[in-house]
Formats: sequence, structure tokens, C-alpha cells
Amino acid sequence: MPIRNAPTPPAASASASASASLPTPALPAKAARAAGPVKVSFKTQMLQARENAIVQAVNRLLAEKGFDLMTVDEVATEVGIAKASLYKHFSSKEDLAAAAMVRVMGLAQAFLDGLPASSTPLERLKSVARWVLQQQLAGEMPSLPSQNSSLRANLMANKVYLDSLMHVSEKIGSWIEAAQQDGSLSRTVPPLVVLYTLYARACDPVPGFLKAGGQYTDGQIVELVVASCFDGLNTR
Amino acid sequence: MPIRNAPTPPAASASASASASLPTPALPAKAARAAGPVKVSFKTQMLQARENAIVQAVNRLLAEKGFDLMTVDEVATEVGIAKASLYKHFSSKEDLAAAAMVRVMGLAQAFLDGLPASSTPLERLKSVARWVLQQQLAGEMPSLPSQNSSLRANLMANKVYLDSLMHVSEKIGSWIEAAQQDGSLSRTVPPLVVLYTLYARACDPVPGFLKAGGQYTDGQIVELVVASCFDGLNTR
DNA sequence: GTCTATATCGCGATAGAC
DNA sequence: GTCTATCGCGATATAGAC
Repeated sequence: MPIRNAPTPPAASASASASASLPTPALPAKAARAAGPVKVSFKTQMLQARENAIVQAVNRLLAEKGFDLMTVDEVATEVGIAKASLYKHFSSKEDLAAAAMVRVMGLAQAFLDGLPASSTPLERLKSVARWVLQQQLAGEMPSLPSQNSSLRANLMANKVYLDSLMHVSEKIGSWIEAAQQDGSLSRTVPPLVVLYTLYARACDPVPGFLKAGGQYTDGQIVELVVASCFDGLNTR
Repeated sequence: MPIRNAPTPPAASASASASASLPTPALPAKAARAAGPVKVSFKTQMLQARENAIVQAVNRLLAEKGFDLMTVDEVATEVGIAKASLYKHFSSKEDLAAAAMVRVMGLAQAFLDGLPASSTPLERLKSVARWVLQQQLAGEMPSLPSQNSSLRANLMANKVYLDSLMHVSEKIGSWIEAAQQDGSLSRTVPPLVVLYTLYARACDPVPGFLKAGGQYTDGQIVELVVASCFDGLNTR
């Protein structure tokens, strides 16, 4: 039975092909202005600021309604510009979503890099889970239906996204292996399963259910889910 | 901060309000013909058969593409009738999805009832998780985006669905409590969290990711996910 | 109840003036 | 690059004959 529709696991190929090969050209196009005097011609600054506003609006709407129910008109209205102007910045709805995903991966990367150097691999992994759950509860985790094929195709063609996804996956992957070797993480669960399980917290419906119940704070929900995830449902 | 959009946890009200009150009128309308001679006028039989075919097609398409991407035309084509004929049976796309959900809840109920009387509460709960995961892997678990409001409104107004959902939730809930009391299930995880965690396996992306990886059989995937869910990621 | 044909409309994307 | 106005398409739902 052949695999139909290629469900696009996040970083499936990344973690499978152990690729430390790609040179990763230090941020392509627009944002690449590290060296040289600050020639950011104000106009360009405004443009960047507007695009940031757009991407943030998209991010919020993606988290709130999901890709299919989000309309480009809404995005334009929320940003306060005309829809046609949006298409001068992004050439399709899929591109908008991709930009939001790139932004999120950037935030994730920054979070990973900001973790205290003293923390153990297991602590890092738990921190990742907490961060993802917090983002979701705060309504800032875009939810892309993993079934939309045009969207998936667009994402898989986005080099910036794939690079950051791969980078994040490899970093987390190294922690998983370290945690298994120091004995804190179960060796009977394959690293790939651990990685996917962490990623899956981004679209876990349990936090939303618990929040709707109204008897737990966001912080309590995060700890409940993290505990059930790492410690399991069985008695220890 | 008020709760916006009422995320509709499955059976949130059910398990919260401990309602053994509702009389549950033994299946309303069409299917209620237990007593009396078999007066099923053939015509009615054919009608029922066709509706079954419709609901099964909807179920499959919901699992494959999700509610938003499923079109009524597709359903009609797959069943082999005209779209207008569909609307003689079901008055809206939401009704179609609701019928599919009712069917699934019926299957779930039957599965629960068919579990061997000798099995322990914990074994029952694991069996539930396995069943849900198997359904999903087999492409027979409808995936309703938990964000679509018109769909949710329709579901929440569907008494048959709510009744079966409540019934299933209460049965599983009783096993959870029993498993906690016999010491096999952790007492530190609230029963509601356990219940939601089991339900959430229906839309867990991890099985799909692993399947796409191609290095595990469906059976292995089910066991991996069940193990990580019940035993946790940490070392035991 | 089934069909063909069509109404209606929401939404992604574009034209073209400024 | 921004706007208003509009196209074009696809999808839900319905009309009306049989």
C-alpha cells in the first residue's frame, strides 16, 4: 500500500538524512544587512514594519481560525490596508501563511538559543514543550490543517522555512539523544517519536478543552499537559 | 479574560455536570422500530441503505480531507447520485458531518460494549486508545477542525450526537476512576485530563508523521504512540 | 426522490487609476 | 504601493421537470 498524499512530517527528511551539509546562506534577501553602514532608507524601514504588521496579523488569525477559515480580506482589514496592497507584499494566501510559519520558527529558534546553558537536556525538552503549549494557549500558534495540499506544497518549497525547521529539529534532536544517553529519557521510545510528540503539542486540543472548562489557569494547564506527556498516564 | 468562541470540549459539560438525569429516548425517529412485526416496507430499507452509503462516504472523505476541503459534490459523486438528491436526505453540509460523527460514536459505543468483561480498567483504556489510533490510521476517523463555528453549533444542537458522546464519556470516565483507584493509573492526573488525552488521539498528527516516514507498520505505530502516551517519555 | 440546470455568494486574485 | 472596483471560479444550496 503506497503512501498517499505525503502527510509532510515536520523535518521528516531533516532528521532522516542527518544533513549537516547545507551551507545555510545567512538569511537571504531583505533582512541581510549585517555589515556596512546603516543604509536602511526609511522607506525600506516602513515597508519592513508594515510587512511585520501583516505577518503578525496573519499569525494571530491563523491561530484563531486556522488557514481555511482565515480570509485575505480579514487580514487586510486587521492591518488597515486594502487587500490589493497585501498582494504587493505577498503573492498568495499560502505565502502569507508561510511567512507566519517562518516567523514562528524564528521565535522558536531564538527561544532554544536563549535556554540557560546550565540546563540539562531533559529540562530543555520540557521547556520546549512548555513554550509550544504557552504559545498555543496565548492564541499565537498558527494552526495549519495538515491536509491542505496547496499549502503544504508551498511550505515545502519555502527554503527559509525548511532551513529553520531543520535547524530547530536538529537542535532538539541532539538534546533528545543526550537525554536518552544520560538516562533521563526513555530509551524505548525512538527519538523521532519524541520529536514528533513535542511538535504535536502545537496542535494538541487538550489545552483548549481544559481552558474551556475554566477550572484551570493557563499555567496549570501547561503543567498538567507536560506532566501527562513526560510522566505518562500510568502510575509511576 | 472571558472565554471566547467556546472551544467545545467533547463532553466537557457531560463529565462536568455528572448528569445521570437525561432519560435518553431509545433512538429517536427513523431507526426506532424494535417492537412490532417487521414493517420495513422495502422502500424504507432502500432509503436507509442509501443513507448509510452516504454517511460512510462522508466519513471517509472527512477523514481524508477534513470538513473544509470536503465538497458536497465529491460526496454525491462518490455515492453515485446527484447533489440535489443528497439534500433530500441531509439539509446541509454540516448535517452530513454530524451524521458521520453520530455513526462514529455508535461504532465507539459498540466497541466499548464489546470489550471482554475480564479486562481491567487500565486495559480497557488502552484498548480505547488503540481503537482510536487504528481508526485514524485506517483513514476512517473524521477530522473536524475544532475551529469551525457553524459546524460546532450544528453538532452541539444534535441531540443524538450529544447523547452518544455523553454515554461514551461516562463509560470511559468510570474506567478512569476505577483505574485510579486500583492504582494502575496515576492519581496525579485529573480524570478529565485523561479523558481528553484519550479523545485527542483521534486527531494526533504523530501517527500520520510516522506512517509517512515509512519505517513502521501501522501496528507498530499504534503501540509506539500508546506506549509514549501511557508510559510517558521519561525513563521509568 | 431523482435528475439537470441554475441561483447565489464568498473569496482569492487582478486591473487600472493615482 | 495604495486604493476602488471587478473578475472568475468554485461551492453551497435550490428550482422545477419527471
